[in-house]
Parts: sequence; C-alpha cells; structure tokens
Amino acid sequence: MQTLSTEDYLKAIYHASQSTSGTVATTSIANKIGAKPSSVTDMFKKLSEQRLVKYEKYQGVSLTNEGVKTALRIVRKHRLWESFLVSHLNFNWDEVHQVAEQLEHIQSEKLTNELERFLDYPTHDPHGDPIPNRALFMKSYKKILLTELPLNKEAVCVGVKDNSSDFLRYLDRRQIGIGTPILVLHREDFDQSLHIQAGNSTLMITQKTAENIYIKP
Amino acid sequence: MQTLSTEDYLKAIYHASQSTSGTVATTSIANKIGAKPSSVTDMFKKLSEQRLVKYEKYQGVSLTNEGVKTALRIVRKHRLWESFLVSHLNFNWDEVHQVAEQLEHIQSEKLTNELERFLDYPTHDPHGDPIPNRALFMKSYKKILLTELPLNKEAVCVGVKDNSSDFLRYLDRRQIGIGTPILVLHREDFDQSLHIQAGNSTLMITQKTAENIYIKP
DNA sequence: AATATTTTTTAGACTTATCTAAATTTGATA
DNA sequence: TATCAAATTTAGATAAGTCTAAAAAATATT
Repeated sequence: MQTLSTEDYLKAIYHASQSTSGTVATTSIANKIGAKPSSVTDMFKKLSEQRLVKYEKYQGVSLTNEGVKTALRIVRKHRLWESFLVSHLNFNWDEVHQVAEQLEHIQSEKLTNELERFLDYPTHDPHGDPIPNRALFMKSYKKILLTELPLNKEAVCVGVKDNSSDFLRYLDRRQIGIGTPILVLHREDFDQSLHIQAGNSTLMITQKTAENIYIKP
Repeated sequence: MQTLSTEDYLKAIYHASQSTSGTVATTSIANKIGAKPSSVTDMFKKLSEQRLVKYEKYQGVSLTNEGVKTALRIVRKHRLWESFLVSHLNFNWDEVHQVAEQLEHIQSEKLTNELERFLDYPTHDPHGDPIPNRALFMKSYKKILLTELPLNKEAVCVGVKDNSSDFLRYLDRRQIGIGTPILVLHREDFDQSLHIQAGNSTLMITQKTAENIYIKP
C-alpha cells in the first residue's frame, strides 16, 4: 500500500507526463507538490525502488506500467468523488478539488466501485475530464481549444484547461459550463479577443480565457 | 488542525470514557489504539498542551470541553459515513467500520453537513448508535440489554454492544437486525439461554448473544 | 570550447510518531 | 506498613518525510 505522500507524487508525475513528452523533471514535480527539489529527489529514489518509476540520476523520471496503474486508480477516485460532490452534495465545480484531494486516498475497492455504480458509471467529471473505468480505461474524445474554433461553427464546451477557482467562478458568472453551446461570431485581429454566442447570450472573452476552454465541434 | 493520529487518540479516549467513570488509563488507550503505553504517554502530553485533555502524571486523562467537541465531530462523521455506505453503496453493517475509519478524517464541514442533508438527517447509524447533529447534540433513547427483558414483553432491537464482523454476520444469519421485533418466550434457568420470537421466526440464543443486543421495550 | 547559469543531487539536520529498555510511581498483598 | 507486582513515565533510538546548504552535473551563453 502506498503512503499518502507517494500517492501524491505518482499523481503529480502522471499529470506532468501528460503535458510533456519524455521524462518528468525534478523541479516540475517540486513546484506541483510544493516541496523542495531535494525532497523530490529522495522520493524519486524511493519510488524507483518500488518499481513505480524509472529513474536515472539527472535524467528525470517516467512512470512504469505499475506506476501508471497506481496513478490512474487515484485519478479515478478523485474524479468519481468530484462527480459525487457536485451531483449529490450541492458542491460547485470550483469547490470540489480540495475535498477530492483527500477523498482520493481512501483505500477500498468496494467503495470506489459502488460509488461508480451509484453515480451510474459517469464517463466525465464536472470539469469535463474523463474518468477511468474499473479496468482503468478512459476514452477522451478529441477536444480542441476555443481559440482554434473557426468562425460560425457550432461547438459545445466540454472542459477547461485551467481548473482554478478564480477561472471557474468567472465562467459561472459568464454562464459558461460543461455542455454550453458555443459559436464564435467575430475574432478581433488586434488582441485575439472573441465575440461569442454562449447559450442564449452573446459576450466578449479575451484570448487568455479562450485558450483555457476546451470544446468539441 | 489535528493530525490523523491525534484524532484517533481523541476518539479512543472519548469511547473509553463512555464506559468507565473517572479518568481514562494509559494502558486502556494503548490497547484500543494498538500502540505501546510509552507512546500513549507521549501523546497525552501533546494533547494536554493543546488543552484537549486534562492530564496529570500517573493519573490518566479526561477530555476537556474542547476535546469532547473534537471527538464528537469525528464520531459524527464516522456514523454519517457508515449510514451512507449502508443506505446507498450496498455495504453490509459488518463491512462499514474499516472504511468509515478512514472517511471520518476528511476535513470539510460542508461535506459533512451536506452528507447529513443528503441522508435526510439520520439520528442513528446502522448499528443503532446515535449520530451527533450539527450542534454535536445526540439523543440516545434509553436502551436495555436483551438479558434484562421480562418474559412476553414486546421490544425492538435498537443496537448492538459487540460490533465485530463475526457477531454482526451471526445476527444476519439469524435474521436479527435494527428494528426487528423481539419477544422472550422462555428463559432457561440452567444456562440462561433464551427462546425468543424474532420477527416471524422463533429461535434459541445463548446468554452471550443476548447480552450483546440492545432493545427498547 | 570555455565559462556561466541552472538544475539536480548529496550530506547532514529537524519533526512527528513510534519503539525498547530502564526507572519511577501507584496500589495491592502479606 | 513493608514489599511486590502492575502501571506509567523517562531516556534514548528509529523511520519517514521534509528542510538547508554545499557539491556535482547538465545546459546555456559567450
């Protein structure tokens, strides 16, 4: 069984390896975890001994098959709990992360699988991220950033890149959420800001906002 | 905020103080927690510094008001989670304890209160133990042991004293659970065994069984 | 290619919760 | 009440995860 801390590291390595090719650097994990690089090196050694990561001095780490599995089991729990909090306990999508960070460490396969059944086998969490099923398989449909959507082409918001409370609450105020239909009416060449139709209302969003919203055409 | 371990100690002290008058002894906590007495002494000192217990050398501990509150907050979470596991996640009453031991440490007042609302403000957990409400108040009705029930007096099973899986599964097989109506038909003087009517069936139970079942006349 | 900067690792120390073994106190017994 | 056994505490050690400061390696710059 993993300690709470090794689980945090495995999850951080998993997420880091999703957004970079090749190995994951010591510093990037240190920033994610909020620890000093020296502590991260120590943990890399420990995870390496447990054959959860492949580690060579000064070369960063990559997850082994077993490491990926362990990470996905945590991601699965995290996203199932987030779904539960939003669908049954009146949490908003910007409030769930911190609590799910704790719940993801609860050890009970039965609990996880029954929660999944209770939620009727959800495929995506409240932020639009895919939930690994019992076999740890997840299908993520091809999604693109709102910045890449051509003018006047219908699309639907399916996720966000930035999961910070600030951003999510901003989207709430703008009445943009998972499932909201989106149409780009005009793209301003000067600053790349967009005039869009979101649901029933038309509004203006900055480039920075657009590049943190995932859509499916 | 308490660490996971101090929460375990506070809960153990709370439960121990329920079943004994006066202070709680070092050894009794050591046995409950599964630690050596020397470790318990160390923790007593630490809890005392935090004003959660009153501790005098060689005299055992007792919880302060603040200590009782902290313990009750954990008991509240434990019993709410047990209720959830049984009512919505297909757990049996003998399976919930271990998982609830982990869930009781999740820190989020909103989570606890929303879970309580979702369960429609339950007053008792699956073992018949009372659940503290948001103000940490719980009403435990006066219950007696089945051994004390007079012949031919109607009563209802409202709880168990022994919470072990073995005992709970035994009761399941005998079709005795919370809410089961019970009537004592005959008490055998020789070995104090009882012939009872439990629900629709009549059966024989030993004295040891009877003194682990709580009933309400 | 040589040097400078950044990244990573090592070495040694700290904290928390635990342990063992020895010392002390309590309270039970003769 | 003197002694003995049991319970409790103290002292010192260990393990896990972290830190700081210094050393080593990799990468970037001139």
